[in-house]
Amino acid sequence: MFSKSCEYAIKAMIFVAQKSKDEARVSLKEIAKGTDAPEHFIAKIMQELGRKRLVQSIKGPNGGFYMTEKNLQTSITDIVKAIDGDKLYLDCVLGLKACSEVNPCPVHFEYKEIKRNLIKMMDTNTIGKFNEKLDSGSFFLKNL
Amino acid sequence: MFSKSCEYAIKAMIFVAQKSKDEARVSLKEIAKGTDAPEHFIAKIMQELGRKRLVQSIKGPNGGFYMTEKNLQTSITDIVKAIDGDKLYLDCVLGLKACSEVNPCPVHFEYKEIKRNLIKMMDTNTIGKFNEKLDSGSFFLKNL
DNA sequence: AAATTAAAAGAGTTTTTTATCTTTTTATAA
DNA sequence: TTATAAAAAGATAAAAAACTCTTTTAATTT
Ligand code: SF4
Ligand code: SF4
Repeated sequence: MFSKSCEYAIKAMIFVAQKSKDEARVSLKEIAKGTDAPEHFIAKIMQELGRKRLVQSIKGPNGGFYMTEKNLQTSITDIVKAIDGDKLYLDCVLGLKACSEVNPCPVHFEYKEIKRNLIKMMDTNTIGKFNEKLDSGSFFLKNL
Repeated sequence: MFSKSCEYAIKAMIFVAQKSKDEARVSLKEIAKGTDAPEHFIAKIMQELGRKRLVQSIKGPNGGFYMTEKNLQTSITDIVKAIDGDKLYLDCVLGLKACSEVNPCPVHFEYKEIKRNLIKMMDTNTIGKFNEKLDSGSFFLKNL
């Protein structure tokens, strides 16, 4: 569904949110370790997320990544669109061209409902909410 | 969600089912044209589907691909598993390790329901049903 | 039986994705 | 104000996916 880069991005965003309370910085090394991603690969991804202002970064000694209140409002959708683009939102599984509401393929209405739910989930689940649920202790992220 | 190969496979299966009533054969060229896929690429895919007996093939003059009654009972799931394997069914979107019902991540229950619906759709929609709906005229496959 | 047709099989090539390595820039601290 | 720490940027490299070309095998038709 998502590219590997995108999976890492989601994990990294959650990881930074978890580790960086009160603007404490999280280093690339920690992120790489915490998300089980290759260090230089996750570096590229963090750069992209940083460029798109989904996360804050500071160079130099004691530098690293952290999140603002606004960053915590980032949804899964925001991350996916930043890394994989919006093809997941625009395209259909079947990859058919020229189909529409008036000319639907046999699975259109079933599929549409599933997709609607999926997108709703990705739109409404923000990093911040994710974080709160984790903090509450009823949810977990083993081997994040 | 699916690989390109898998999308072609689904389209090709539907195309063959539509074109080959009463064991009439459909040639690779026709399939390539009908599915908008590169001829030699779809050839490989048809070979694989043939090897796994999801479609029948006959060589030589007047040869080509066709479907038996049993082939028409092939579900989307069968095609996906034949081409992409079952990672879509086993893995989670988030790609987290070591998560479970007792240690669920914050989106687990929401996601589980969506996945259940998606798999149900793929399990229950067979090429034959797809075909019937198309024949009935209330559904379409423009630019299949 | 020979010629022909069409898929199967095998062997590339190209493109995209994933991953790694090196150099540069920026901020901090001594 | 120099040394250092850490991210940004740039350049490769490896692996996987998508696509192409060539040869072989198996039917069919003449
Ligand atoms: S009709 Fe709907 S479900 Fe079918 S291919 Fe088009 S967008 Fe997808
Ligand atoms: S807990 Fe459930 S939803 Fe979350 S990563 Fe694991 S399988 Fe996926």
